[in-house]
Amino acid sequence: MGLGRAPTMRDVAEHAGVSVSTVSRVVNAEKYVDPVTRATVEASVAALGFLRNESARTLRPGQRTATIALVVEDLTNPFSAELAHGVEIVAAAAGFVVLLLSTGRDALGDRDQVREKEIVGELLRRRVDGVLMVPGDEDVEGRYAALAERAPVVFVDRLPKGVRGDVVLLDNAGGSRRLTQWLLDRGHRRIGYVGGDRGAGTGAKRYSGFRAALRAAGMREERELLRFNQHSSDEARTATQDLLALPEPPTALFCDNNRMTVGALLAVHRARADVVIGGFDAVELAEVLVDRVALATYDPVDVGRQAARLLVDRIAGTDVAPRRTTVPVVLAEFGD
Amino acid sequence: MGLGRAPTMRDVAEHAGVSVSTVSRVVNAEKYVDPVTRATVEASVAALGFLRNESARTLRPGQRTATIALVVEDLTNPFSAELAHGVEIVAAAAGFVVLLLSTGRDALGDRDQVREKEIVGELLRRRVDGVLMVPGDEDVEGRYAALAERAPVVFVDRLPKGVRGDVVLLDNAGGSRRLTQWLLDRGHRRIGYVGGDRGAGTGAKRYSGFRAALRAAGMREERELLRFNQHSSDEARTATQDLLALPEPPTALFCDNNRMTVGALLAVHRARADVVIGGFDAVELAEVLVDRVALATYDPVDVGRQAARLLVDRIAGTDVAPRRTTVPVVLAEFGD
DNA sequence: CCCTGCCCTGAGAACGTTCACAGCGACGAC
DNA sequence: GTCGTCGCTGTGAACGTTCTCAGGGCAGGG
Repeated sequence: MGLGRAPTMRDVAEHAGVSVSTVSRVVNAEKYVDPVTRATVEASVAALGFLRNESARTLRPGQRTATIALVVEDLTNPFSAELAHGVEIVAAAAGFVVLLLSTGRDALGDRDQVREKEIVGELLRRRVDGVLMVPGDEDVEGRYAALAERAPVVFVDRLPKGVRGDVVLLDNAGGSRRLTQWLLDRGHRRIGYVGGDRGAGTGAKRYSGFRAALRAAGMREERELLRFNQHSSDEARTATQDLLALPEPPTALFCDNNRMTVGALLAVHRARADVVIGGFDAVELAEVLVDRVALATYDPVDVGRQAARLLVDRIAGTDVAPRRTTVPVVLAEFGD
Repeated sequence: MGLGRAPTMRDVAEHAGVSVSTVSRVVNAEKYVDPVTRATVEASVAALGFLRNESARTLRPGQRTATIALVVEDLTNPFSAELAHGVEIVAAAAGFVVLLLSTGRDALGDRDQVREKEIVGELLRRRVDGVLMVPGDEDVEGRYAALAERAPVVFVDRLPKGVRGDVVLLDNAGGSRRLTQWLLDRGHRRIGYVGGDRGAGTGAKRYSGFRAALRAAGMREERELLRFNQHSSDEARTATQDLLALPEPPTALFCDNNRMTVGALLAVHRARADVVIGGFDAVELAEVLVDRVALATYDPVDVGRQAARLLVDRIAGTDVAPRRTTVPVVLAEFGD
């Protein structure tokens, strides 16, 4: 509001009767400052309410901005939110601040590539020290590569081709293989698949795990039971209704991710169908749900923590080869 | 990684054979640049991959950082996450970037005041253009006031005493009055209260709405049915178990916020108790829940959008009196 | 007594922008 | 012919830091 000019080091220096250099030394807690001088300066800092201007500090080359960026698709998804939480905790402890950017989705349901390009520019202009990113499927225009050339980047859940960077992976294939196996073990032979994007990313890995389990059981997936490219829980609900309306409906459903699971649960509940659901990702209150559910879960907060740690290390400078961590996926069973 | 010195305006100027000022003018899309010159400079910008250094730009007083900060307690709470989403959308559209900071909770379950103070300092040092904040209960040390003196602040859900700023409020009292009324209308006379902090903030408002409804019905709340200061869904679950174990247990529960509702649902479900739950805030999959539930809900994304709009307006400069918006709370009924 | 090293301090040049100012040519109005 | 004004460009001084350098005082060793 009616803010006056903020006090600068010059002001502090005058007030304390010392030079600007000395103020800088005190503010940066350097040694080689006389205790008396230090105390005087600190008093002046407090008296004037001085706060160092970070833009000015950052201007000098080689200086950290103490800022990392987190790029997710949609914070509304609990996965992203918990991831962000984990990132924030580690970042704060290491003295970094988190810039949050979301890519959203365009009308077509594809990732908005224009927005992603803007974001990359924005981050480079701001000279962030590093970037955490849940990347879209492809990197045809090389936007991630351009970013990774100028700043350390840690990717979450998948590493775009041809890009150099650390990555925290989930055991997508393994998790969905075990989840599918769980359904098979319970005697289900007609298993519907409700899934999101089928691109080269997460979805593909989860689908391949599903197929692997079926094949290991000597079965093949059936075309009519596959419903890909659902982008919201609403779409998933409709797709599930579709499946349930088949002449020979599935007795179990495999859900690709949390939105799919939510949609499927709603549809099954409304139809009062006797269908068992296996879903990837955690779902709140799974325990209280009406229907029987098994979930392949992991801890997104932990994913965030690990990714942030990789990034912080990388920023600290150890120029080791790109590293990859894999977060385990566990099976949890709910319902009666 | 092995990043060379980033190109500056000087580099572009040399490459294009013009002065730095001209480059600046082109980059800022000012008029009074010859179309031919402009094209030349743009070509050089592209050739060198120039990206303006924002720290340098920001250094000049009166220049925006194009950054706003969002301070929440815990992103893990869907309320915060959806709020953040709404904020991000509006901010991005207005050309701002969002700095995300969370205050967390200390071991005592009180808001970590040290962290809050650090955050305020951090924001001022970084010269953010404005701050969106879900404030803790009190402002005894005047940290919010200190912040509000130097930057426009918009508060969410409550306005700390003595601080000047815009605010987006929820109809907490009204919402919980109606929610309580709903329980009363269904004949419930023993209603348990599972609540969070009872301070001067949100919790107090919701509790007062609860009391108001009881009084209007000629009843009084009973001490033994009140369980305040639950800080997690786990604590809420235990508190609910307590209530259910009373000699004369409640037939309905009023839950202060989403964490309380989740905890209560778990406890009721496990005890297979026949209890109706009224809860404030949305809960995912409420529709599929085993037990009967009514929720007092509002749209946190919309809260975020409105708050961000207030802030963006304020930054744009219209120095009008502090404004307040109230987001309506609606009742939604689930279960059989 | 001089030299060397250790504290402590200050002067002043960056860092990469923006912006006020000045300058210049062209063109229209008087 | 002179005086604006408009369109375009460049010069150079900020902005608030950090950091290199230099220098002075003082202790201790030769």
